[in-house]
Amino acid sequence: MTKKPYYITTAIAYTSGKPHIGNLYEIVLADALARFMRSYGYDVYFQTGTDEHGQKIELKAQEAGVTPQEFVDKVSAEIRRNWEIMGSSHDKFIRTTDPYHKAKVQKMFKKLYDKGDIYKGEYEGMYCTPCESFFTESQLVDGKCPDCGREVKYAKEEAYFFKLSNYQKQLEEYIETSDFIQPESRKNEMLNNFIRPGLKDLCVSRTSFSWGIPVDFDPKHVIYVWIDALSNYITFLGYDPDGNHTEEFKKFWPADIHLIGKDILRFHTIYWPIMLMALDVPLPKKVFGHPWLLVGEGKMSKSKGNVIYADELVEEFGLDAVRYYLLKEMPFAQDGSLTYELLIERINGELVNILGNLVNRTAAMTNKYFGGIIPAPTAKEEIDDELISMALKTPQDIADKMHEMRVADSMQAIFNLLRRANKYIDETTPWVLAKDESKKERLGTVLYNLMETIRFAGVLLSSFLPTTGEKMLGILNTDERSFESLSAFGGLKAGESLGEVTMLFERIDAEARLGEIQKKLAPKNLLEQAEVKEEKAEEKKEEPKEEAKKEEITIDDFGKLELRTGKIIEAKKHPKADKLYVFKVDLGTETRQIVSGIAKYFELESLVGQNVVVVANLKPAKLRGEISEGMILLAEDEEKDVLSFVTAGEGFKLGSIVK
RNA sequence: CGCGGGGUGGAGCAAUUGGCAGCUCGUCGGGCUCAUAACCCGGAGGUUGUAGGUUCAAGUCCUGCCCCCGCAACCA
Repeated sequence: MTKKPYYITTAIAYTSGKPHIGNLYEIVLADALARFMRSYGYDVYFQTGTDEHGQKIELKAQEAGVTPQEFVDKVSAEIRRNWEIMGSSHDKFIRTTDPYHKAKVQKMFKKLYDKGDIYKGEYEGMYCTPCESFFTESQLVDGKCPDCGREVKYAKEEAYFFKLSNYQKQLEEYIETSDFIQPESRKNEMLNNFIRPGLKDLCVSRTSFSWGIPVDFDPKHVIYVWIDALSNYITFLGYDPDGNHTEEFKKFWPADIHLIGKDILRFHTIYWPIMLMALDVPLPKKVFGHPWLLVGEGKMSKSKGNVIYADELVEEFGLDAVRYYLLKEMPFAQDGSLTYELLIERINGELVNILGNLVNRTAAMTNKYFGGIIPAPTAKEEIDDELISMALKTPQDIADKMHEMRVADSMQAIFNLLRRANKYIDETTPWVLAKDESKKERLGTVLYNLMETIRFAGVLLSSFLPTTGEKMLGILNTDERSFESLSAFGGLKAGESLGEVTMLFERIDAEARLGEIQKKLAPKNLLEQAEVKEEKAEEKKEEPKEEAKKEEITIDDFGKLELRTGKIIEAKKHPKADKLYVFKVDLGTETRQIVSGIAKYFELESLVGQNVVVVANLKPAKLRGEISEGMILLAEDEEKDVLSFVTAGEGFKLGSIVK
């Protein structure tokens, strides 16, 4: 019988910078699933890679003084290296700058154009010439360009559009009647927010930059990055718009699961299926939007604060400890959080105490009582049944869970078995049996049962923690490592000698280690934080918001600022925006209205009477309808997520110059 | 009234179609000595955010209210 195909993908990583641990969660998750499915008996094809086009990358390369290709070569290699650090077992690592992919995407674009699903139209809007960008009315600030503040003018530009509405009904029905969107809770979000209100035609070409795949029949246009990126799932498999697909494509498409971050669910559950419907290609079976891994203490600190990188974390704690944490600690449909404290707690409490210690004490007894030779289970007793039956039902239990992406629960099931084995030792007290020569056979049986249970755990764990699984089976010195070998209890051969007994996980002195880490990692990170948000999907298509380090300025530049002391004399909520307060600020000679986005940091009442420093010559702007004539200075502690007013102190004359 | 998710012992999470409120950590007490000061057992701790309603039965279904978090918006 031939094995059933199973095609799994991750989202391809955007090559704007080094990936952080949040991105790596996805690859570990996908890897665990891929490894498990292979072991379970599927013919798995696991694809990942990098998404390398777009204006943002063009800009980044420019800043770095290299060509876009040089830039993405470097970042892609770095991402690939990180995937390897995490132990990823992907079958193919693709890059969207691959000429093979480019040609396919061009052909697909042409096909959709010929079919009439893509048409040439005009992009209308307010255009800022120096910034070469279009803005909608709502994006304008005070009628001016939000980026540079200069005049904008109405303009039209030719562009290609994808008529999504052609497929709206078909898509709505598919989503409603299938379990395409996972987890289920996301289904309504997509339907209610985007699909049911009506799909607008999507602008699928750009002329404002050139780092992308050109439209071959109209080369001043570059194909929209999402069209380019999403296509990777089929182009590299051998999809051919003319119908001459490769065997690989015929075998593996449609994909069994696209594993993606919940933030890009929209692209994968709306644009992607519609593209496929338009191309007359079957739709993927499932899209799973996994939650985010947050770094830091509270929920507040997610995009702020400490970026943690894979290589640092793996170097510090070891690959399997990090994988364990990611797979075990992430809830199914809620964001999880990573802290060093919790990580160490898990390592000590579970990997060391439950798993490492069980293996160690079992092997130690076998060495001590049987000279390292695996004894035969010749004296079975009733008390063994519970352990054995639990071991026997665990594999299928995990298989069921993995088919639903319940990875954390699968890990839990393995550890429950290990806990049961620890309990079994107390129930059977082998050290007591060892004192009585007539109990030798019973003692051997107990130890055999333990080792066979460890074999079960080792085989199962191999999908999640490959190195550890390997070590466990190495200690048992067994070749019985297949999933099928778990259909019966007794695969371990008696009479063989154990392999070398190594420590699986070493205990960590939490306090000492935390101190060291703080010293090592604390000073950096603030400047690197900008990277966190950059992966966000939205930013790919919008103009990039520059968060980079500010350039050096001269004293003259500084002289252009007019800073004055003032006092808040009136404060109210902005009627139309949650995050904004509207203040009346007394500057001595005049009163200004200033809007400030600090609603989540301060109680409104506490602010009246607050002394402040104001940028007084800032060009006035309208924020959601309220005029703001200046800016209040505040200091921000990113770590604690709090703000503090900059002031000249109580009793200082209002309107004084600050310099 | 823009859309969606959520409030469960000190902490983090579970509870298929309504049917005895569970798990891990922590805490308190006990046991054991094979083992990486580990392992095993037991106890304490919850009127499941709040006010009503439906039902023989509600964490679960319905309604109002209070909080929190995403998306969108917005951050001078």
